[in-house]
Amino acid sequence: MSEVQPKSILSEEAAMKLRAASLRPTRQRIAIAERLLDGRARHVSAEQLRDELVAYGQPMALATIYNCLHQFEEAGLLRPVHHAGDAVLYDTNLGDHHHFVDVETGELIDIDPGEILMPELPELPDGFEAESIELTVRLRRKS
Amino acid sequence: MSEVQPKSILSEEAAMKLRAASLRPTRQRIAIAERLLDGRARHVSAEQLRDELVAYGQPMALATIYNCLHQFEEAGLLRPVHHAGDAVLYDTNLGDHHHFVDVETGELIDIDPGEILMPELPELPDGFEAESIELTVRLRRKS
DNA sequence: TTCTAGTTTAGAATCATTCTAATTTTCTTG
DNA sequence: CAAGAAAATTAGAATGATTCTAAACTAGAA
Ligand SMILES: [Mn+2]
Ligand SMILES: [Mn+2]
Ligand SMILES: [Zn+2]
Ligand SMILES: [Zn+2]
Repeated sequence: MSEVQPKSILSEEAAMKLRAASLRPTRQRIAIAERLLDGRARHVSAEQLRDELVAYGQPMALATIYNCLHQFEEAGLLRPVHHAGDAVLYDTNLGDHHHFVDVETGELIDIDPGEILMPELPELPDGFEAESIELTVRLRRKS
Repeated sequence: MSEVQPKSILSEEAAMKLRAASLRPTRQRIAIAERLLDGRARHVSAEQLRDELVAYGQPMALATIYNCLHQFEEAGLLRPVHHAGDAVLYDTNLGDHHHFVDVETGELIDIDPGEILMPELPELPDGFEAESIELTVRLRRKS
């Protein structure tokens, strides 16, 4: 009943990325890394990720998913976006970019930074430094 | 024991704004309008507003506060900002402007649109129209 | 004054997220 | 390889913001 899966190339790659980030390559973290660190640009919520993991045959506790997302965030492997609706989305696109938000669905679409000429930083309040600038364009489906 | 407060000038003004927005000038809505529609630029959460109302001697059910904030929003009297931390903030500044966000506290500071040269809208995805553009500069207190 | 639609309300429900405390796993050391 | 310690996972409870429900109240019309 308890069979050990042969480690695929994919999971070896995922494990390497985890080790590089000083994260132990556990079964759960590998499964998440395989989905989210494969180089494709996506925006996923914890719930969406859980559904995917279930579909992929790697169900795990929601608490674990939250733990991993936070660890990946801290390691700079994912970027949280707190914009649309209720749930935080994790962005696998680490490059400088911006977002369209579909106000109906909360879905995000990347805006390539090349498509836009970002403004200079305004004068910052005293004692602060800028951590990030983000442009958000809220979209509504045409009548 | 049941005394009717004399209607102040302030509450008459608030009542007029409410009527103009087709909202019945109830005691609760007037109290909120007096705090939030006095022309000062602020960002308030439902909880903060409740505390203020308590301090002002006009406590009311939290559900009523949420109801009113939504009605004011729909009437275009307030603008919600979903950015910092968990709670939605309601912005009394209806003019075109942007925000600094203190990532520690979640506090918002207005960026005057004059201080910044906003970029052109990027090419929108097909079938959508832009509802708003917003620039957010996340700030962290210097070491 | 009466009536009715619109409002307010307390409290329950919901939903995303975090916490807790117990169990399991990883990985080092012998 | 065997132990043991530290780290990770887990189920389920807790939290906090917000929404819902259904009953009690009130504003404004007649
Ligand atoms: Mn948020
Ligand atoms: Mn939000
Ligand atoms: Zn993105
Ligand atoms: Zn503002």
